[in-house]
Parts: sequence; C-alpha cells; structure tokens
Amino acid sequence: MPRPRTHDENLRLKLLDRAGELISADGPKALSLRKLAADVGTSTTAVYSLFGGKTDLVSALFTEGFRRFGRRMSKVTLSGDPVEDLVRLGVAYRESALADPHLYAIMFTKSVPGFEPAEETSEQARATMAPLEGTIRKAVADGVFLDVPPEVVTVACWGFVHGLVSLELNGNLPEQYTVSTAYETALRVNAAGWLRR
Amino acid sequence: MPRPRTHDENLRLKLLDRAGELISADGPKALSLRKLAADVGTSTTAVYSLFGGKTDLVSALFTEGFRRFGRRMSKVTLSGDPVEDLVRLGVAYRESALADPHLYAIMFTKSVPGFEPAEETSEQARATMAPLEGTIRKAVADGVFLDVPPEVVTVACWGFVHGLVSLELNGNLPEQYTVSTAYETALRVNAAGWLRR
DNA sequence: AGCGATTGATAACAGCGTTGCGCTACCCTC
DNA sequence: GAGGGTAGCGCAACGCTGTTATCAATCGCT
Repeated sequence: MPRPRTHDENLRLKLLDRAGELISADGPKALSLRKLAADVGTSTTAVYSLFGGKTDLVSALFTEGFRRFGRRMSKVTLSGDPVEDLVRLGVAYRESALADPHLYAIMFTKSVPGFEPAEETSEQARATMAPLEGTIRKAVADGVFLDVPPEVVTVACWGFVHGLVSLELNGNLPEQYTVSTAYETALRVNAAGWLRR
Repeated sequence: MPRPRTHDENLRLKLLDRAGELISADGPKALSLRKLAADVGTSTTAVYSLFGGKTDLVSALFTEGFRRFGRRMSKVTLSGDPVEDLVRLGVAYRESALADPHLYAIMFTKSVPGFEPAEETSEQARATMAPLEGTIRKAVADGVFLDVPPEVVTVACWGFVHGLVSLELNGNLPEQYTVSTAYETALRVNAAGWLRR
C-alpha cells in the first residue's frame, strides 16, 4: 500500500482531535490505538511516529486540556474583592471541568492507567492557577486575608473546588443535592473563612 | 487436571486479599486476572465463579474499601466542639486515604476504567460520612453553624478534604508545600468559616 | 449410593499496546 | 535532472489482556 503524504502535520491534529472525542464520548477505556487509527484512516504505527506511544498521546491530550483550562481561567474578569473573585474563579473552574470532563480526569485523576504525567504536571497545573494565586497573594499582602502563607490558602481553595467538582463528576453526590446552587454558597463561605476577623 | 476442593470460601478471600495487594503495590494496571489467579494458585475461571468477572471483583474491593474507611472514621472520638471535630474527622479522613491509596482511588476516582460503581455508591459513601453529617447537623441545629442546609455543609466539608487528599495522592501539590502541617491549618479555617458570626 | 448442581481447569477467542520489517515519498546534494 | 539518505507509516506478528464454551471433578442432597 502506498503512503498518501508524509510529514502530515494535519494527521497529528486529526489523531489528537479524534482521541479527544473518543475519550470524551466513552471514557478512557474507549481510547484504543486501533480504533483511533481506523477512524482517522491511518495505522497504529502513525501514533508511534507522531507521538511515541499511547502514553505520549495521552500526554498530548493532557497538555491540551491544560491549555483550554488555563484559557478559560484567565478569561475571568476580576473585581478586586478577593471573596467575590474566589467565587468567580471557582465557578469558572467548575465550568471548565464540566466542559471536558474526561480531559479533566486525565489532568487531575489518573483515569488512564498507564499514564503518569511528567514533572511538568505540577508546574503546568500551578501555572493554570495563576489568577487564583495572584488574587490570594494580594489579599494576604493587603491584610484582607488571614496572615497565612499564600500557598496554603491557594492549595486549600484549589483543593476545595477540585474536591467538589470531582465528587460531582464521579456521581458521588446525593440525589437531592442540587449542585449549582449549593456550590456557590459553599464557595462563598469558604472564601469568607479566610478573611481576617 | 483434577480440582482440589469446591465451595472454597477461603479461595474467595485469598483472591480478594491478593487483588488488594496487587492493586496497592502497582496500581490498577497491575491487576490482571491471570496474574491474580496464578499467584493464588487457581485459574482465572475461579474469579468468574466467585465474583462474576473482573468488574465485580473490583466492586468487592470497592465495598471492602468503604468498610475499612467507615471503621476508621467511626473510631474518631468526638469532643463536641464542631470545629475541633471537623478537624479530627478531616485528619482521620486523610489518614484513611493514605493507608490504602489505591482502594481510595477505586472508591472515589475512577481508577479502574471498566468499573462503574452501582447505585449503592452514593449510599455507601454517605453512610461512611455519618459522623461528619451528625456533627454538622447538630452544629446547625444548635445555631453554632450558619443557617445553611446541613447537606450543603456536609458536601462542602467532604469535598474539601477529598480535594486536598486527592491532589496529594496524585502528586499535584507543589514541592515546597508540606502537606501535613498546612492540611490541618486549612481544615481549621474551613471549619471555622461555617461558624455563625 | 447415586443424582444434580456447582466449582474451576483447559483452551480458545477477540482485542489490546507494542515492535520489526520494508516500502514509499520526500529532501538534499551533486 | 539524477541519485542517495531519511523519515513516515502500512503490514504482520508478539505477548498480553478479559471473557467464555467445554467438560471433568466434586460437593450437597435425597
């Protein structure tokens, strides 16, 4: 069989796109190199040429997920009031996660068994948290928030939203609990908890 | 080849134990029916007779995880001061999760691709949260906590600890961030946030 | 004691990620 | 313009996976 074209940057994107679709539609189990290659009209070997292996394909998805995530987070318009801004950022965080649940799962829970994110994980994750960190750092410096190391506050806030979102995505929340309303309430109380009394 | 014995309740336990060990040692990817059966000295078919399939084996692990978790949580001695008790429960929660990280992952993140917990999930999860829920319900009823639906507070507190623990288990936390000390600080601030002003 | 049901050992199936082989289309140099 | 090096990638095979049909052996029950 002949080869259609080489150095097909297009192919790379098509594989990445389709991989995202597959994983978004039916979860990580549904992402098989064979199916992926067949869908795109190539062979599994292409994935090895272009990415290095399945793990590296997932790694590319991981990066893409953070790109989208970071863009959404940085789009939030901040008011200057730290509590209000923490709420806004928290809401955007949830919306981002709900927009691509399976990408979120790749980023923050180990949803693809073979894949262990590289060292860049923490860095990339923290870079995404830049607006959050900035807001908190300022609030602490201004004496509006408690005099606690800003990292502690940042991680606490991040953990809070991550926890709620990931419970929601996993279906661990009770039936009668309507997330959207309670989420914001909880967010506001948590943020206000860091205010100096 | 003959068969050694039948109705071997012991075999069931050995399989379950070994499965837990395998998954705890090297993660969900390392749990293969063939290796499991070989280690225990039986064949893969036994898993199908005794559990129904790999999914159901994982489901049994899931249940076992909640059993251990619930026992640890209910062992916490409560002081009556809601903030203090929320901290104690939060600390116990983290210790439980760190004791069996992979079981925790089965319970709360979808670490085994095929496995979708049944309807009993939410129920079993919520049952585990009984001490937490009790403490909060009382604090709200007594007017010590803000007048917010207790479920909202419960889910918020649960999400908070789950989020921090799962970020920690996934290695998403910054290097310099020392969890054990910051965790308790954050826990206390969060709990105090629910106090009536 | 003997019958029926259940356990589980064997072996086969389909599908998976991965890899060696080799063809082919491109780029570079002459 | 012609020839050689290189990289993309289709094909086929390997060893692994979960699952299942077949069937022998053993149990509980009458």
